[in-house]
Amino acid sequence: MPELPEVETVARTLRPRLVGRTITEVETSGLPLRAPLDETCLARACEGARIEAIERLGKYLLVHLSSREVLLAHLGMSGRFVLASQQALRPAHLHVRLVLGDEDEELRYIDPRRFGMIVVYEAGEVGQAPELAVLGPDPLAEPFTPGYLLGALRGSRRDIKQFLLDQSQVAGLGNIYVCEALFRAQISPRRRTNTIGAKRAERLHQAIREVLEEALAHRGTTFRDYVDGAGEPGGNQFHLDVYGREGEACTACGTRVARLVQGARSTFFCPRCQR
DNA sequence: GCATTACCCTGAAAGC
DNA sequence: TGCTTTCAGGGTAATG
Repeated sequence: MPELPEVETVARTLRPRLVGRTITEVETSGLPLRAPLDETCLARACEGARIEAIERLGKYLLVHLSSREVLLAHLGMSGRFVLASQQALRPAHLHVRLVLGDEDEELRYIDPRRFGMIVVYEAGEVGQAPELAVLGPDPLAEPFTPGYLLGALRGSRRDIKQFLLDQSQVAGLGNIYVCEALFRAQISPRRRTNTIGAKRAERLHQAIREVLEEALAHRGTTFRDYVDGAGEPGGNQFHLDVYGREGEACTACGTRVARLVQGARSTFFCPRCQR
């Protein structure tokens, strides 16, 4: 389940392998992802185009092409980009092949659950793409300050867990890192946002950044599907305090980690440490 | 404005 | 052992 650290790791690992290379051919599975894959549109944007840059915004990857088009990709739950030999056996759930003409390689998009998406935008229009226009600030970027967070919290009355998952408030957090950040900030996932004061907001701000930066240092969290652009799994799953640890001892106080369901997603937390 | 629910999908795990 | 059912989850849309 790729969140900000996983998508950023994919971008960092793909960049040196792809930037400067030319796509010569495109093929799709014909099966729809979250949004239908438009092979004609994809081919027009990609074929003969050089990959100029790879960027991440929230959980989205942007592949900038010399055709002045941009591929906007989301990995959903189980999507991954893999570089492979053109002769390598084609795996199940292979949905897109971008053939790189120079070295017998291709970039593959594989996605068993098909919750991901790849759409094409003109370079000048991608900023206004509906997927990106709604995103809040990136938690690792400058606009995400304690002041911003406090202001946003005061403007809402939702459970803090739900608030942090809302990509229009903060872009890039998912279930794992929200649970981990709330644990680190010692805030209950059910606490209403408007009851969080300046001190706690600052603690939460710091916790979000720490949790994400540590996950990045470990190259992301792999539970099942996630691998980076070099095909390597992450290592952060060995450093989680609460996520997926229901019934195990809290790393801080020894109380059993509890689980509750919010918005049809599991929340893991320490009922003693988090208030 | 916000909560809830359904939907998309597959594979692992649980239940029988 | 083998089959069926349930569950997980990111994002979106419909509904209340």
